[in-house]
Amino acid sequence: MTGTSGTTTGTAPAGRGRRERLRAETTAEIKDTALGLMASGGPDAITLRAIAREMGMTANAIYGYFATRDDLVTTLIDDVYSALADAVEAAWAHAPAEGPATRILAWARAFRTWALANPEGFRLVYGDPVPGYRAPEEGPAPDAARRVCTGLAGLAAAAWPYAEPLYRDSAFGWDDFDAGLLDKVRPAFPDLPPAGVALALRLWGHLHGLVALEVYGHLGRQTTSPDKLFQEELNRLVTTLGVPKTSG
Amino acid sequence: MTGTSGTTTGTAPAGRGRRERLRAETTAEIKDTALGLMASGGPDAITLRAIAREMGMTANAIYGYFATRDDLVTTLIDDVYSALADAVEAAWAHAPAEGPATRILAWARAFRTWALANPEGFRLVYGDPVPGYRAPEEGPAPDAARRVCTGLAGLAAAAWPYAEPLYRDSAFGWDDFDAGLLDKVRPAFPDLPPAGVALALRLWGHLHGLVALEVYGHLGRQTTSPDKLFQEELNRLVTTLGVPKTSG
DNA sequence: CCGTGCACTTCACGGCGTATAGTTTTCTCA
DNA sequence: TGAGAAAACTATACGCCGTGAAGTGCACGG
Repeated sequence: MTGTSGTTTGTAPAGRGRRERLRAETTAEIKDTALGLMASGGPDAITLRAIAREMGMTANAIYGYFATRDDLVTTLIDDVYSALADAVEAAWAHAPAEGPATRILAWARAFRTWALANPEGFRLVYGDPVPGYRAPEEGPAPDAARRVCTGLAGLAAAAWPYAEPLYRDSAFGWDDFDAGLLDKVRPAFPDLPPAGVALALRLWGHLHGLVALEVYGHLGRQTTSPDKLFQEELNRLVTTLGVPKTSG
Repeated sequence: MTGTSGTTTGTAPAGRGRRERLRAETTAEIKDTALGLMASGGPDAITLRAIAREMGMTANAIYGYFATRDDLVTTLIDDVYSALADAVEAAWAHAPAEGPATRILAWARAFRTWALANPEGFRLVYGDPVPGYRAPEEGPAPDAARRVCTGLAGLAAAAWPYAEPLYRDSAFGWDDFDAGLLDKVRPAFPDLPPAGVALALRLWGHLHGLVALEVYGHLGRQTTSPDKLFQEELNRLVTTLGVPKTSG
């Protein structure tokens, strides 16, 4: 809050710092307003005109901060995806280190909990964000995606001592994976072989499927207990991996 | 093609039958045009004006056939979802009956193959179809969803003789599931207990996750071999269920 | 104190869904 | 066969949307 001004001395906010600060504040307000609109009306409610209306501006004023609406959406995805990555990393870090099972369960539950608490954010990150939007190849969002994948690799690495015998016949090699992902994963988990990275992606698919079906309302039309389903499947998953259970 | 006229005699296409036939043809042309637009430009390309342009009409003419754009989209979803259900049911039916594993693999591969061949259709059915669209509670699409779930229940039923011991501690009861789903599943698979239906939904999540990540381009950014990943995970899944393998 | 640059507004264009009213074609029936 | 009803379709209009071009006013740097 008390800005890192940079050039000028202290109390008097003169100089170039002020303009930059105002600019940053407005940028943040635009993003906050957009996130608010998304929370109340879904990703489709993110329109430049609606944001401007809410802020008492003209829509075109936003073009001073974002070159286009897709740019704004990209920034939002970056933020939201990073928040998701933060959430699951925090859950992993704070889970009692009783054993792999506890941390794996904590990570997976955090993933689902975040998704159910931020369904619009989940759609923004993993679905069709907004009409006509196409995701860029690089930037913070792919970085966040790799953070999530790295977290998954952590799950795989934790389970690997137990699960390794089950994946002996895996035909995966390092060249089956994106270099940017391996740059993060291999230093973090040097003992994890390619088959272990593949396991991470399998876990991703496994968890993503149940959560996505639930967030998009498909699961809720078939069962009244998605909680139970997720919990049981999680226990089953841990068992399947050969990881010894610790507690529920 | 040679219409079922109804009232009038034969060659002369007079009477009410002709109008109805023309109406049905125009309706079909609208849907075909919409599907074509979706295939080329994604679900967002489905606009009444674009359809009308393509057909040499005014946009408002479509209102004679569909009350609103969402109605049209709903109809498209119905068709596409039914096509998906047809595809997986056909794969199941035509798979060599060597054993459960073969049929399970056939079903799962058909699901993924269809999704990759019709990515826009997959998005239409399982994602945010179009801005602001909200799915109706009943109609052909939910029916198709239940058909797919019933197919999944078939997988579960086929695996159940082997997998049953693994799910002894399942806490599911009949009241955990939608009545409409059970109306289809229980007559088809009388021996499948609630835990087996739950297994069907777990399988759904499992497969959906990998396929959805791939269709939406998230998986392809991490691995260059999604095929291999899906295939290995499928084998792993069958093994995990305790189903004896037959062939690749 | 003047000039420059930035934040912002105004106006405009084309595209969207859709409501209302009017027009043309087609079928029905006395 | 001809009048009337009904259906199919067009025309016009409204309020949304993203976005481009041009204009305005104020804060800043020299």
